[in-house]
Amino acid sequence: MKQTVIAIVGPTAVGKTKLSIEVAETFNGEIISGDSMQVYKGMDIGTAKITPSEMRNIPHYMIDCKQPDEPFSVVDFQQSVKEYIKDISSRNKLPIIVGGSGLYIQSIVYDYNFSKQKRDEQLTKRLEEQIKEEGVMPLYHRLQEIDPQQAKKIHPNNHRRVIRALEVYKTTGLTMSEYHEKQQKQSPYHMKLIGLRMDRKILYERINNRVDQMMNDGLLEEVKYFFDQGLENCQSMKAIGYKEFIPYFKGEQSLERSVELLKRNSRRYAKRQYTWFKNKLDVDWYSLHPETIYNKFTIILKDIEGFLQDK
RNA sequence: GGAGGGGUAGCGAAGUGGCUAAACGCGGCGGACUGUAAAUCCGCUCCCAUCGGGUUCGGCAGUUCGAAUCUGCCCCCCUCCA
Repeated sequence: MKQTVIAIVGPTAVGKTKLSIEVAETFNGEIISGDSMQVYKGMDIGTAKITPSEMRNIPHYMIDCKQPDEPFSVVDFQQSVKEYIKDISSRNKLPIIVGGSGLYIQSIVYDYNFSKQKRDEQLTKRLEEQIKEEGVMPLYHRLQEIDPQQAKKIHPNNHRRVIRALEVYKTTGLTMSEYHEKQQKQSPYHMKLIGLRMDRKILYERINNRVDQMMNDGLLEEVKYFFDQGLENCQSMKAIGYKEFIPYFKGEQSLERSVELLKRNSRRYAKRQYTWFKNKLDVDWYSLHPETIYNKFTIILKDIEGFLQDK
C-alpha cells in the first residue's frame, strides 16, 4: 500500500506557507519543507522562512537543519525526506511537502534514482579548469561520444551540466542516460499535488512588496552577518536575497541597485518555478487572488478531503 | 531672441550611406533541467505569415542605384546665454 502524501507547490510569494498550515491543521498533518535554502540556519528573512509562531505547533522538517557553510544537495534532501515521510505516516499523520524547489520536489514525487557515488569536487574543479583553458567543445565532444543522448539535451554553454554528465560517467561507470532508463515512471506515493498560481502582475507586485518588507524586517543585517563571517562563496549565499548584497558590502554596488536586482531575480525565479511545475509535474492547479484567498483554500481543503477518502 | 545638444522598437541606449528590422541592457513571454537547482543554461519579443512578405528609426520633401545615417523645411524636448 502506498503512503499518502500531499504536496503544495507554486512560485515564491504565492501563499504556500499559509495554505500548508491550514491543510496540516485540518488533516492532522506535519510539514516537510521542499525548499533548497530554508534548510540553512539563520537565513530567515531572506528565504521567507515560516516563523515559529506561524507554525502553530505543527511540526516542520527540513528547516534549519544545515549550517550556512555546509553544502546541501538534492540527494541529501531526498534521503531525509523519504525517512520523514515514512516516519510521519507510521504515526498516522499526513505528510505535507511544501516548497518551490522543482528538482527537490521532483526527486520525491518520482523517487529519482541518483547515482550512488558522491559528487567528486576535485574532478569538477579539474574539468572547470579545462574548460577555462581550452573551451567547452573538447569536453562536449567527449560527452557526445560517451552519452550522445544526454549530449543532445545539454547546450554546450551550460558548462555545469556538461561537467556533471561527464562526472557521472567517470565516477560511476554509467552514463546519465543509463540512469534515466532505470528510472521508474510511477510515483511510489499516493500523492496529490496542489499547485498554487496567481495572476502574473499581481504576483510580481507581491514579490516586490515582500522584498521591501524584508528590508524593513532587517534583511540587510541578516546578510551582513553572513558576509562578515566570510561565507560569501558558500552555497547558501547563492540564494536570492543574499547574493545580491555581496557587491554592496564590498562597495561595488549601491544598496538601491541591490534591492532592485533582488526583486528582479525573485520575479525571474517565480517564472522558472512555473515552468517546472507546469511541465514536469502533474499538478492540480488552483488560481489564487489575494482578496479571496480563503475561499479558495476552503475549496482546496474539500478537494483534499475527497482525495484522502478515495484511496 | 541668441548658442549648443537631442528626438531610434514597451523603456534605456548603440548605430551616423549598402553587410541593419536595426548591437546591447532592462521589461515581457516561452523553454530545458536526475548530487551546487533561489543554481546553471537556451529561445522569442515591429506587423502578418510555413517558406516568405509588409511597414519602420519625430514629420514632410529631397539627394542617391541605395538613407536611421546626407540636404532643406517643419514639429517637439533639454542645456546655456539674453
